[in-house]
Amino acid sequence: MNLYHLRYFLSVAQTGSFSQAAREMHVTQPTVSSGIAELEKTMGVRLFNRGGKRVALTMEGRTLVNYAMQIQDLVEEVEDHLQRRDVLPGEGFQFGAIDAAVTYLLPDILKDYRRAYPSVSLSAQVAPSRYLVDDLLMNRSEFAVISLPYDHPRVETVSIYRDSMPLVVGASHPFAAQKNATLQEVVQEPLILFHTDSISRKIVDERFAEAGVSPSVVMEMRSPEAMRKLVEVGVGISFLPLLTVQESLNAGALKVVDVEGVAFSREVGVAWRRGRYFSAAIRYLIEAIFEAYQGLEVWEKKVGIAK
Amino acid sequence: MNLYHLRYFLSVAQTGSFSQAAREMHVTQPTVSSGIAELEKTMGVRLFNRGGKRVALTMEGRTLVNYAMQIQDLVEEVEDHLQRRDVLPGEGFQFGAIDAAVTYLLPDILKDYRRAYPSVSLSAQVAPSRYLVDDLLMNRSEFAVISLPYDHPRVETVSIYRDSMPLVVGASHPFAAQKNATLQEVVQEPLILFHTDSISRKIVDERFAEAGVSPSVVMEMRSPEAMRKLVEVGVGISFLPLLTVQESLNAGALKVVDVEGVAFSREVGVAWRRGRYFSAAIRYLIEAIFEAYQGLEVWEKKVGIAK
DNA sequence: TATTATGTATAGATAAAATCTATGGATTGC
DNA sequence: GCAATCCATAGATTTTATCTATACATAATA
Repeated sequence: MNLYHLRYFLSVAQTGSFSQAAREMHVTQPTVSSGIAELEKTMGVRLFNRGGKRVALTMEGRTLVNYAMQIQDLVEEVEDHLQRRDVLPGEGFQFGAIDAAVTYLLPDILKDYRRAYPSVSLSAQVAPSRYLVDDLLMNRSEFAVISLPYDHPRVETVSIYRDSMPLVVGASHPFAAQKNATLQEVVQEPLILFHTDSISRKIVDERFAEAGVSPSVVMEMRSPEAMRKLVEVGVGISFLPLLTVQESLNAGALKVVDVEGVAFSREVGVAWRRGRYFSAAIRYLIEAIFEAYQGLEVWEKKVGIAK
Repeated sequence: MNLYHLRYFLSVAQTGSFSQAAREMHVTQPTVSSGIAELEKTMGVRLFNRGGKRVALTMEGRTLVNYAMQIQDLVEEVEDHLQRRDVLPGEGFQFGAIDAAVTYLLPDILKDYRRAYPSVSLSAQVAPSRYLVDDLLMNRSEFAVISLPYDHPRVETVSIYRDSMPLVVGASHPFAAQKNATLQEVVQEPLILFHTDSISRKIVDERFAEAGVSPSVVMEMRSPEAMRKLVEVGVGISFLPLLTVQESLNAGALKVVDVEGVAFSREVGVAWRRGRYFSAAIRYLIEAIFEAYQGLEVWEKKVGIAK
């Protein structure tokens, strides 16, 4: 059963004539004849009674008209939808993001996005970068906002935000008064650091190794929010992204302490599986992120403006 | 857009693999590849993200899955319906019948038919044979129960019933007492005859012409029921089919009068356009008619048992 | 009743497409 | 790294769709 033949069939049913249908469909009359014949053969029934100036539908023909029209409608509808890049209500996609991104970088963007694509359901997977990249590689999420740098042959990244990662201490900690400290002093203190999985931890570890010192790590975790809380109550001190601690600094619950010769920072960026295709609804969100922060030009160069 | 390609597409969507889909569809993997590629080209969107062990649907792909499944369902449903010769609720057909047939020959058959095909809506066109044959030739009705003989190169007929057409008079008519009359006597009387269109009239006219007499026709009409009434009240006398007058005879409102040398009769039969195809639901009704009266063998010989 | 116009069916040639085989490049998992 | 698996592509082949030409049937016309 061929969709063209179905179209011929409907035209014959409507006009009552093979010849006229052929003219309407811009094909020759034998084409229509054989199309109908093929339908009749595969269905095993006669669709028209020939003879006379006009052909007439059989009962089976009338049944087929009923279905053929529905099928045609569906085909037209889906072509229309896809070509206009409409999204079906209920359709959606999944993306990944690290905690700081969903909490501090993305909320406004997501709010705007709901206005642009109200029918798209978004599903954000929040996890450390490493896991988010796994999802990317397995095609389980479309893109991810992760910590950079992240080096993988099949993942491309573009930075959107550079975030300093200062030493923060609770308001009642001795360091809080003195405004700055040396690296030697820091490694004496109980440190709360990101889990060794994490990119931010890697940045810190490398610097310590360079300086030939080894910190006394009292706790390792993956949640910056939890770390912030622990530092506030004085369990330890930590290097935390400014994004995470800004509110606590404003409120006076935490203090930033300069450390000589140390200026940690980590970058946040968008990552995606190399060579992947982005649906319009997804691309819109990604580009909104780049526009709100930075990286649009790099992105466009990497992905190509067209398509 | 090809229905096979849609099937490949759904299989890939389900299995997450071009190769596996190919195995399920019993084609080679490049066939699936090019099928998907063709869909993507005509739709202008990517349907899958490749790379990795499994391919993943894009948003557009998910939209298409939605539609493709509906289309597949419709196709399967209509194939199923047509192959099983089911009739859609509301479907129906039209047939023609002369007055006497719908009134006296068909009621029981139609009642049974409704049991066999409750969802088929029947439309009976009641008119004189001549008009019914026009409908047959124009493919406006599927078959007709008409008066015979009817000679036309494109119409086939099979007799189902032979009906005598005696002279009937009102109970108070002089002939009523004498039980028989001569043709000479008859032509003196005011005659009510069928319209010259009619086959029954033709039968009568031919006999009169043979005998070299010309009747005094006071009224010509197409409705045998009306004629019966007129004869009952004494407006004239008439040759009417026994079917039409049987009840009046039983009630004593009419009397049959034998006419020497005259034994009119007309046959009732089923007529159809030569070479036409009969849907199962229609064929069932026609054969019920033949079974109830006669003609099944002749019909089967003319139409062919198979198909 | 012949004639003309119109309609569908069919045969053979041609064009288009779908599919296959063979193979290359890429990725995953061991 | 190596082997296995996967998708893409090229070229050959087969199948399908379509076209041209024509035969045959029917309906309208003269």
